[in-house]
Amino acid sequence: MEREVRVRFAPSPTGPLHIGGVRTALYNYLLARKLGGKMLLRIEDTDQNRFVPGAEQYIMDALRWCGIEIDEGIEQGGPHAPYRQSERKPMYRQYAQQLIDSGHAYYAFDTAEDLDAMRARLTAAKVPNPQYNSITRAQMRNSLTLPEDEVKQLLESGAQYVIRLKVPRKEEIRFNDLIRGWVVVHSSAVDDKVLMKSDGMPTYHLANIVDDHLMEITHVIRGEEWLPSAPLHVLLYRYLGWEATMPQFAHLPLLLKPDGTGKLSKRDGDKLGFPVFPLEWHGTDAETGQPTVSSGYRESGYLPEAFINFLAFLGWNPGTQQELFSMQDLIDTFTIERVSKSPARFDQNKVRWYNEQYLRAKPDAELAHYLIQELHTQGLAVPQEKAEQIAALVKERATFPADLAKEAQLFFQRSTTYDEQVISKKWNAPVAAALAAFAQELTTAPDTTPDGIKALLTQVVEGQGMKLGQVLQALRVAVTGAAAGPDLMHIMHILGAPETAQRIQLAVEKLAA
RNA sequence: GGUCCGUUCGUCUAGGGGUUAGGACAGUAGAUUUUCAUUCUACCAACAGGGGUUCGAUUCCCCUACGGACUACCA
Repeated sequence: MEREVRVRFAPSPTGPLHIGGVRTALYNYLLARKLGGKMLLRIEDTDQNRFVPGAEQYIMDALRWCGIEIDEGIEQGGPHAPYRQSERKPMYRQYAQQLIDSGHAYYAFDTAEDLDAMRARLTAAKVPNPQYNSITRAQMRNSLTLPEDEVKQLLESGAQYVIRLKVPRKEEIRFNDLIRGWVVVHSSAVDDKVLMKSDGMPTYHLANIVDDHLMEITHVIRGEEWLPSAPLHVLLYRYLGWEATMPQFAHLPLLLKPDGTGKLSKRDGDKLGFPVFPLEWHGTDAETGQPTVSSGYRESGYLPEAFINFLAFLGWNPGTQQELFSMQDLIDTFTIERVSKSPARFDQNKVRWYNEQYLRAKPDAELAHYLIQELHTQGLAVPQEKAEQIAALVKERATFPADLAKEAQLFFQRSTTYDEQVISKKWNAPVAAALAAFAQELTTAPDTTPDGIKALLTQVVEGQGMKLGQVLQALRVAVTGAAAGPDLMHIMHILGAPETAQRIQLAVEKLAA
């Protein structure tokens, strides 16, 4: 029987989610939707020391903003609740016990000092890879080296202990990664990982395998940083007797910093000159305890569609020439086989370009709605129709919605200054006279459409024995104060004849002085 | 150091034993425009190096170099 595809995104709530994490969530989501499966969100909070308040909520808000929908998780519940590992604590113990009973795990009583001493000893002896493993465990204090009754007594006396996996000495561990093909690791390179911590919490490794099994996960899609521990996970599935339903692994290439010197991390914050978080994050500085703010894509004016489209292409592509993909397009086209193996760097130019594309594709009515709201905060009331005209005119010049409002200012404020370069080059008595005449005509013009205005202007200017090109720049400055901007005829049309005429007259007076 | 992963234009990438090695972003130039921008057109620009295998390797294999990840009672 074909199993239902079930994938999970399993972040730990130690802070905001960075874009690499968002991409991992995205690929999981795309696969789930493509294959008609389920997407789960599981919170991996087994490290109580690293818990950051608000991080969990942030993760859910960020995914929602991105359009990544969760089928089962802490908000929506599901057949395998709870979806927060700290709440599943009692479930892990029995599996650790099962491993001990079957001889695949053991108790270890070593203190932090013991471990440090062991590593120091091994390093001094120039052992290539100092670790707690099949060799060194013979020298440590654990249930393999201590007499049985002493172990029993230690356990009963409440001594601190951990449970470690007994990794075989000589064995090849292999698994077929969906992206990388067969990966083979020798067991001697894997250490006896702690499964249960002395505080009674499982480590990531145990909790992860137990939960993925219990939650019937079919595909584990995660970052490449997990590749080295994948063999350990394979071993756990085997020893727990779950190998037959072990999920398929896919290790995603890393997202690198723009200079390629390492993987992007949440600590990069705003240091890189672009947001690394989907949403703005309010945190506290680890050293000073001062509140900090890290910028987010949402607050910077990025549209979620653009952000997601861009992110999807960082490490994946459809093999066609198409660049613009809606979420549904991505779902329809995505296959894990087309995810690349090599890491990708972040390209700021390209996200901006994507944002421009999506912004321009938005209906004018929607852009107008934004404009109205934005201008309202400035105390300006703008009718829908006018806002739409403005939006249509300026959207080609905008990267972010905020640019729309910026460009729209000229319609609501007369400039108090005039571009000096244009004035010195293009402004003279005949030009001023022609413009004054034009302003005069404009007040009674029957046709104030862009074309009508242009016809009138041409008529007036040529009537004065001049060419249009001689006055246009001056006219622009007279009307807007600036040397550059959107199409002048459209500006004058939206402004209306009376306002345009007044502005021209004002400029003529001011610049004559 | 050890283990693992990776390497096509500046960036994201397509391709794959015989190709003018394709696209997008960025850059440059031109056209359009009253201006800036947009748009359009063109240009620039890459198979890390060395060995094999082969009639032929950018493509397959090996080595080297470089880059990265991991190497916690963190995830």
